[in-house]
Amino acid sequence: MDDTTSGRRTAGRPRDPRVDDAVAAATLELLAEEGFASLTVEHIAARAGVGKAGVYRRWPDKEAIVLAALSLGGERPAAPDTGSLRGDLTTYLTALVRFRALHLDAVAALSGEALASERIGDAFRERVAGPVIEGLRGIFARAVERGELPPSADVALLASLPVAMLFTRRLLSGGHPDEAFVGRLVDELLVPLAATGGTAGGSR
Amino acid sequence: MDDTTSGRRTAGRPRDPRVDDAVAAATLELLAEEGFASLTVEHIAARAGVGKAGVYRRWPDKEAIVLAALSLGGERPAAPDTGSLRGDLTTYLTALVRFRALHLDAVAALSGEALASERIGDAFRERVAGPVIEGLRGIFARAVERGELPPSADVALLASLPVAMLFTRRLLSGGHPDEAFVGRLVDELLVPLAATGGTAGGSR
DNA sequence: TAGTATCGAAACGTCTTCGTTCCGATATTC
DNA sequence: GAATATCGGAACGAAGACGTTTCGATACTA
Repeated sequence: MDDTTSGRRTAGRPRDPRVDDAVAAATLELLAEEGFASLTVEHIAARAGVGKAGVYRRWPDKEAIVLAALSLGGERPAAPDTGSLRGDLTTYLTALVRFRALHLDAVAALSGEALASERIGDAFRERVAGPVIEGLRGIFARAVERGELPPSADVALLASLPVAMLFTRRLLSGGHPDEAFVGRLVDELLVPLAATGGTAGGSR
Repeated sequence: MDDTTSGRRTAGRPRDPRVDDAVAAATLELLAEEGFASLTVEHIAARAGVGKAGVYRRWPDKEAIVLAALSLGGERPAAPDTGSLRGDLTTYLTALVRFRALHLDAVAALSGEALASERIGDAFRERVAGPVIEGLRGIFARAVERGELPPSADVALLASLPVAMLFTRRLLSGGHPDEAFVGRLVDELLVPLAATGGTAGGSR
């Protein structure tokens, strides 16, 4: 029944892999457009151009569909190494808002459910926010090595800052988390923070 | 029927004002506990110890209930004036996480719906996030007057920073937006930012 | 060719939620 | 006291979503 183990294929028509992608994409789109509360399996199937049976053949319920969709496009942009903190941040965050715009909106719509459902919350942290924050931690860690940031800097807090600002951009101001906003983040918050010794003081 | 105009009261049993408060409180509690997707009018009425008819007598649908609940405890802590930026920020944000913990959780659970529903989004910005950001803008504006912050500082961006970090605290790390976190925000991000000339550079 | 598992589409029963309506009791105006 | 509007509680019908099942057609293995 399950063909994921790359062993011998069983008899019968093989599953169309485009169905998985279409369902995941439709789920992200509908999340971004309507929110989680209005998300129904029928809507997902219709948007994906897929029969409902095809959906339930793969996932047992709506939560599983959403969890799978969170893993779509799971590869985050690789953390670049441009030689400067400002360059790294600009490159990384610009790629994020440019190529993950739909993903950003969808997971922002999911944030409420991530607080209510432990499984969605864990998946959110591990598969969505976690990799992005890890990439940022790497960027700040390299800045420490270069001497652009003191070793006492609270890298964890610094790495969560841009993610928090991007996630709440629409919510707080109604504006888009676009490249112009990334520019403000980098040039008016993150780089100045580093310039002053950042989260230094050596207190922690 | 409606007694809000303080004119002559009509005949019949007057509305119990405790019902309004109980429903609003129950709505916030359930939002924080279960999220918007699981929020039902029956649950709200049961938690409030109120008949469903009493709820529908006041509000036409669930959205109206939520909008009303957002206005509960609408008075944000007043922006203090302790004489220093650090003191102002610590006092204001500590009061926020101490006395508005339930409110913080509830509105975080609503954030997804605020993106999907224009009315909830507007109410969120105008009645919840807006007043807090306004308070913070005042604090930063006074810091500019004192010379603690250059006039070129991007006060709008600075004011949204703590709100974004508090809203996403649970979501990103699973931790609480508590007083210890406020301390980190103030001492490792906001005060250092001001110390370096903050969002200066005079570029904007 | 026979058998099997998928495909999209549609129909199905069940359950939940919505919003309304009734009930007896209570509080207030006239 | 009569009339009225609220109270909490319960029941109701309508609507929608869930998850299953069936259908004919298709694609693959044996």
